Amino acid sequence: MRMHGEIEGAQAEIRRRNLSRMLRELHVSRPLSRSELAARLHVDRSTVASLVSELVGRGIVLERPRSRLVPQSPGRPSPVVELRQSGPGALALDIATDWLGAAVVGLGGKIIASARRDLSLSNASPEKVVADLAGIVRPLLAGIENAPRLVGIGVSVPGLVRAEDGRVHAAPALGWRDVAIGELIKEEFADLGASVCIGNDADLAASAEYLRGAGRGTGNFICIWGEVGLGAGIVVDGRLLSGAAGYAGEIGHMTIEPGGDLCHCGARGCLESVVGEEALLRRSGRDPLGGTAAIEDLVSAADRGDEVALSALVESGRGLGIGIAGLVNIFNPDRVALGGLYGRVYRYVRAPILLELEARAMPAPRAMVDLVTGRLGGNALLLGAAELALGPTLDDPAIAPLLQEQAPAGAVHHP
Amino acid sequence: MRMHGEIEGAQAEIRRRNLSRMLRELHVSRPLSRSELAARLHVDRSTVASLVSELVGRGIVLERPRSRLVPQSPGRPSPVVELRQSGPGALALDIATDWLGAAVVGLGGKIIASARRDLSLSNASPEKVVADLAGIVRPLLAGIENAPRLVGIGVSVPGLVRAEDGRVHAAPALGWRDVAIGELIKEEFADLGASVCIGNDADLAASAEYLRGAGRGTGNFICIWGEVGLGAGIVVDGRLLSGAAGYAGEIGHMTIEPGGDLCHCGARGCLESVVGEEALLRRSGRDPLGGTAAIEDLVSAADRGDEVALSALVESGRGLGIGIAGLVNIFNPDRVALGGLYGRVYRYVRAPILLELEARAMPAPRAMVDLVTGRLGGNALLLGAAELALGPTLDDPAIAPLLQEQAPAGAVHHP
DNA sequence: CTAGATTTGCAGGAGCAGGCACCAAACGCC
DNA sequence: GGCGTTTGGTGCCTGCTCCTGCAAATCTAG
Repeated sequence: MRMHGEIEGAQAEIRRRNLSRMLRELHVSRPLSRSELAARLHVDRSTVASLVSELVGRGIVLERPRSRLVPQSPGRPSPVVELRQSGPGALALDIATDWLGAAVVGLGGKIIASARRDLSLSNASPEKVVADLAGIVRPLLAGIENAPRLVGIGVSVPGLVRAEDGRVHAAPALGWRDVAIGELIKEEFADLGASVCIGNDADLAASAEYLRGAGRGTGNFICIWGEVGLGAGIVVDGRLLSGAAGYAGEIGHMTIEPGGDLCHCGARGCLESVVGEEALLRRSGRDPLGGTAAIEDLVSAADRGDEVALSALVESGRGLGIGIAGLVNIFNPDRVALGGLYGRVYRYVRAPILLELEARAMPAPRAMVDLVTGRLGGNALLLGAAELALGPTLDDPAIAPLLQEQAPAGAVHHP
Repeated sequence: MRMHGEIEGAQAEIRRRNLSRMLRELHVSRPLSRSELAARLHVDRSTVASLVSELVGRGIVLERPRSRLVPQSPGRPSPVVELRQSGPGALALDIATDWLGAAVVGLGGKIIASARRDLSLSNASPEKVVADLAGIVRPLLAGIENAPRLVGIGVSVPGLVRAEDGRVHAAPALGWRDVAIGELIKEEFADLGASVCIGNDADLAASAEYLRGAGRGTGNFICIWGEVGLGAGIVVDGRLLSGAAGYAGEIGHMTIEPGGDLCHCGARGCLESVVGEEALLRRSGRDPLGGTAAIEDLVSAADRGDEVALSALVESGRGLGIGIAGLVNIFNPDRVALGGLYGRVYRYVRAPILLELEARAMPAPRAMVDLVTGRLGGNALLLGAAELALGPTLDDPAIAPLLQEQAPAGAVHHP
């Protein structure tokens, strides 16, 4: 007997793809007129009409007459299609070493509400973390008007996340090993009826920066991300590099100095052990475990022109530059962005990184690569987590249920 | 006015994709019955019939009754669809430092004829190389019966190849800078009427090994390739990593020892300068520029148990292991294969590489990665080059012209 | 050797998505 | 206010794949 329903017709596949492309276009761009959509998707106007009406019917977008304020071109005006705030949205959670964050994010990457609580989570049990998250999320959800329908919960974790099932294989910064954090969160927020997706922090930051931050307009993009650990999210031809099991991007453990200092991972001379937060703090004479506060102190010392602070930063920048040069040779990216800790000290590490790039990256890739700082700041992780949770809806908008209600006031009616 | 012909209907796109999927299945697998094709492509029997008849009509495949020799299952027998030798094929050219190679390769990766000439090409002018190639190719082509229609010429070059136009940005081993080798070859072989594609040697080796060698069955695969230089072809989720301009995979210039020896690229401690052919020969007390002959001498010395040779190999293996460990952390591949020079000395470098992997790669990716030797040997480059040239036909089999002639004897007729 | 079971090829029809042509509507511009 | 332009809506057409019913070709059991 043949399985069917598995593929279910290539026509349906076209339809799904076109719906997805349209929704993604609105998601990463802005409200667009039907004509603009037709031009961008390379489909006929009648097809656009059909696709838009389906998305309207599922409560994902709405149409409104084009504003009179913007200058018009001749011809019949095209109604503008825009994302509906009460449409699909995500709950984004950010578990870091020194804080917990949460946000409700709508399609289009709009942060509708967010909250953050600073606290140290090194060696906090997963159960405690989930309980603390609930304490943040519940009031957050209660305070939202015209809330989106939550279709998913995306979670950022600073550690190795197995792609297959979202288990956290290891998160040294939290002291976790093999934790099914997704299951715990799913239980805690069972009433929301949303699926849970877990992602590595650097990957999520890269995904967000790629879509709506420093990586826009590129196809090959690397986002270096470090807080306590050091990793990278790597976008190759528009897709996030995940590797065979989801563990890709662990650039913190490239060897930079074979005989260097001992790293937590047991090896010597890992990039993380040379330029990570601990190494940076140690070099500047501060408590290596001082965390965010110590880093802020270091930065303000550097701002005052403190020699020790500056040279510690330069030293770290050179190490990082060696690592980045290797990545440039390996990936030939359009752009490399520094986020997290390295985004905050960007202005001090940029010059030494460029120096090492000049010395160590091959001329051709070096000439084309662009070194920048992340543009989303602390929101990168939350936006990336939301992206993860919204993925299924973006890939197949037809999973959103049809609405019974009529389109809300303000929509265009066709008599 | 709207451009059209650009997209020309999504139906046509489905058709193209299905034809391509069918041809690729035959290309990487073996002759398959219609039923097997239906199962593998997840399409209906009637669709398979339609697709097969189109491929037959274009002279790409033929159908023959299933042999009586193989054990049959009950039910009506399904004719076997197989690639036709006189169908599309490629001319593959391999420009290396110490030899020139050429082959005519049919669909399915079948080497129909090949030739090779050993000679030193360091600092040979592109014009001379092309003339020498012609001297190899012409007799080769003359001696083939039932030759394929050559749809493309694929060329392997040991250097940086710009993806956009195939120009060789730099090939240090040949002393080339910014050479439009493709144009020269296109002129020389203009009578063949085939398009010319240029590729980096490591990329092509990886592509061939991935398709029909050591990388089969994986999705994330790295093929380390070195003769004089050192590079890697990297397959991510089934696609070759090319980078923004095509320069990806230059792992030879990852920094392994920041204060190490000077590399030709001007930096210190590049992987290539630590473990490349020259370093290996120098370490063993041989002429660093001795080339293939010196390497053969080194290997036979090692085979005899020569201490110096063995320790030079082990030392290189450790350096290579450091580099591979970094790649494993970055890519989390299923498998890493050693080809070219490192394939030939595999048995001596395997142990030290594994040692460094154990020490330096993160536990989770390390546990899943597989270190193997290339399985295609010297044919990897030619097969990869052919793959490059056959790409357009595989992607859109409908570019092959319809045949006027009737299907040849042996085909199944439907009265 | 024959009958049943099984698998397959083939022909015809259905369903469905997108493209196209035509007409009407809504704007800017003169 | 008329004209040119752009757009939405409608109805028809094309092309692709899937489904169904039937005939053909084989294996197996008796």
